[in-house]
Amino acid sequence: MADYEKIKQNTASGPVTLADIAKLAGVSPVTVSRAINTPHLVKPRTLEAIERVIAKTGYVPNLLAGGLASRKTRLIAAVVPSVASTIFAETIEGLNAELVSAGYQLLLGLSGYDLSRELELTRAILARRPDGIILTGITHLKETRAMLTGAGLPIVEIWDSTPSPLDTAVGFSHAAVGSLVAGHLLIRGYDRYAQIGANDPRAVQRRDGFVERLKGIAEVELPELEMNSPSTFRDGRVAMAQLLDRGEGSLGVFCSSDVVAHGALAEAHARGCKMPDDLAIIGFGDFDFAPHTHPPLTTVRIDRRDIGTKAARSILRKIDGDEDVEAMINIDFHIVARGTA
Amino acid sequence: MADYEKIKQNTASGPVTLADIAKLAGVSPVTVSRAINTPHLVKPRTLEAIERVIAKTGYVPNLLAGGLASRKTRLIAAVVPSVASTIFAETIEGLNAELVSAGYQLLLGLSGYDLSRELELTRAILARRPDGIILTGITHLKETRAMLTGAGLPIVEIWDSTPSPLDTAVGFSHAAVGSLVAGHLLIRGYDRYAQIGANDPRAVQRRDGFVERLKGIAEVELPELEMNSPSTFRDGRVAMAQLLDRGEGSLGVFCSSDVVAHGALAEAHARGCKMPDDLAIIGFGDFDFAPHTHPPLTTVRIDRRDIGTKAARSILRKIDGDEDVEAMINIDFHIVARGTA
DNA sequence: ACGAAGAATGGAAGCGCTTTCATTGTAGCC
DNA sequence: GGCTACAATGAAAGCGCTTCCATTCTTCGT
Repeated sequence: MADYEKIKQNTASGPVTLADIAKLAGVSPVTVSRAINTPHLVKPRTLEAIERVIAKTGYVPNLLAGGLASRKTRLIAAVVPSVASTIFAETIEGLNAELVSAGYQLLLGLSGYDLSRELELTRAILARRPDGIILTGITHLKETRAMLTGAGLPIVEIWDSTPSPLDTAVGFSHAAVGSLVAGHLLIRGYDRYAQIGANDPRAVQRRDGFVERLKGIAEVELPELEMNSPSTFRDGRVAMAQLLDRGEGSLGVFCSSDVVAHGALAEAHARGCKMPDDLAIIGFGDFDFAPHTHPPLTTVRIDRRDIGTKAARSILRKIDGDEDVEAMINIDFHIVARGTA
Repeated sequence: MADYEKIKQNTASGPVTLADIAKLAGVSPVTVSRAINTPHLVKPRTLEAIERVIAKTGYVPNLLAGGLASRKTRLIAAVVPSVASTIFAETIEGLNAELVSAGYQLLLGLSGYDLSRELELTRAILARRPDGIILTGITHLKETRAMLTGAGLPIVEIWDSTPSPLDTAVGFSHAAVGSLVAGHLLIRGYDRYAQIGANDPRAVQRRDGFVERLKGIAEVELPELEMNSPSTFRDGRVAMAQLLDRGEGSLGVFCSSDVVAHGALAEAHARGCKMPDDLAIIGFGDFDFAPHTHPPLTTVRIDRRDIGTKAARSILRKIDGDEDVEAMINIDFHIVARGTA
């Protein structure tokens, strides 16, 4: 009687459970569990019967219960600063594609370039017991680090390089990017050098690499402007105006992103600067619009999607117990020389 | 002895449980649960003691267990076609901001404009028992609809309008957008009218609205080109070349996105078309670069972020048991007239 | 035809919480 | 002072699954 009502209620509305399926298929719950997770352990005939019942009832397993029991959630969390600023969006796509095809799901956190928000997100994420976590950058609050290492799960830090990652890192050296850009500009030779950039740790590292390479050769000018990440078209335009007003002579500028570079370019264009002779602009990211600006933007290209793909693969290998995952996976970058430098 | 070992093991490594905290604080598990979820029900002295223990041990509650017991996961899932194509990225940001501030987390699904992928994602998502789900568009496979309605959770469909949503919808009429654009072009008056667009349901609706408005006035030309969503700069460029090669006379073109419009613009620019007299181009989305093309792009602006914000608010209200949530929440759009039309 | 080995299935316990209901503390009031 | 009312706490059950171990079926070799 109680059983009847239960089954009746269940087939009528939502919460069909594994036990219901078992009852309906005339097997025990364990068998149903196996039919779902390890079907090769179930005799074809029973398997078929169970699958029929599942299809009929529209049963959807409860992964909360499953995760609690098995301590495996098939969830991977990723924290990125933002997803609207294109730069990380493709990484997320790459990540997601790889995870989904391995049967995992993506829990997304947006930190807004704010480390204390990253900490809160980390706490909230850990509460869901993901099988792995992916963080942007290698700069974290010490509480975040402690919480993370204490949780004992695979961690991948992306978009930066370090000899001592928390666990594994997939990225590249931003200082090296800055240095490469300086070298590129140096070959042409300009009277003045400047950098326009935001204040997130990676943009700062690119600037430092740029400055370092020019040390003893030229002083790198910086516009007086508070530019918070993500920096905007407008930031670039205003900054470029300052730079142009401030002095004479040919100018080589490194921008912290293509968006900023685009703004700088607009200002230069409006003033009729001759590029790349009087003015050089190099962006960062090789965004979609970069080949289509006037003149087309010279920029640093890195495979943003690939960072996501590689991060996913690393974390999946770690989850599978592979001990040999490289601690630091380097991503290539290079300058795409177009019209502005 | 067993207890000692358990506690010892737990303080040493990860899995501290609520029971451990209770033991350490000298209270029962229920009290700890209350201290975390409904602290006002706990005497300040005990609360403080418990919080001290939590801080010391670095305890992070297990939301899988909590969700299983309470049937509330504080998880909201969202399925969008893509996140790299800017159009939905801001919606996700708006959504996420609102959800996080209400104590919820975002489970992200990317369908790639593929309905059967949407179905698979839905199944996987439902298995996590989210408190609500957000889907892009109003076109779904019937299995998806069945699964969704059977699950009995709040649903919000975004980025489209319909008199009969699955539950609640937040968006606007794409046909009306197409119609509005046609009207705008009609005022200037062109010899020919064309549409360049992708094949996702919403782009198709915009085209249909465009065609409908021009019915009896002009035949709308379409380039011969398979354009899958998301369509690209290159698509726009190639399509525009076709259109320009095909006939004579002034031309008014509606593009299914600003990216496509940008490509079309590049081709027109290269050929020296005079805009907006000989050629008009209207995009869709008002992307960041739209004001900065040459000439600046005329486009349809809608508040992409606001869709996310409103969707989040609707679903949160539904979760709170509010019965009066409007079934259809309309989002404004308007033409931003710049240089190309 | 019989036992051994492996295939297929089941029983019971438990994952870490929340819920409901019951119990004990603590004021407050006449 | 004694009773009521509410505040504060606790005991027990259970959410829906998986894991471990035990049991029952098959199949095969000889």
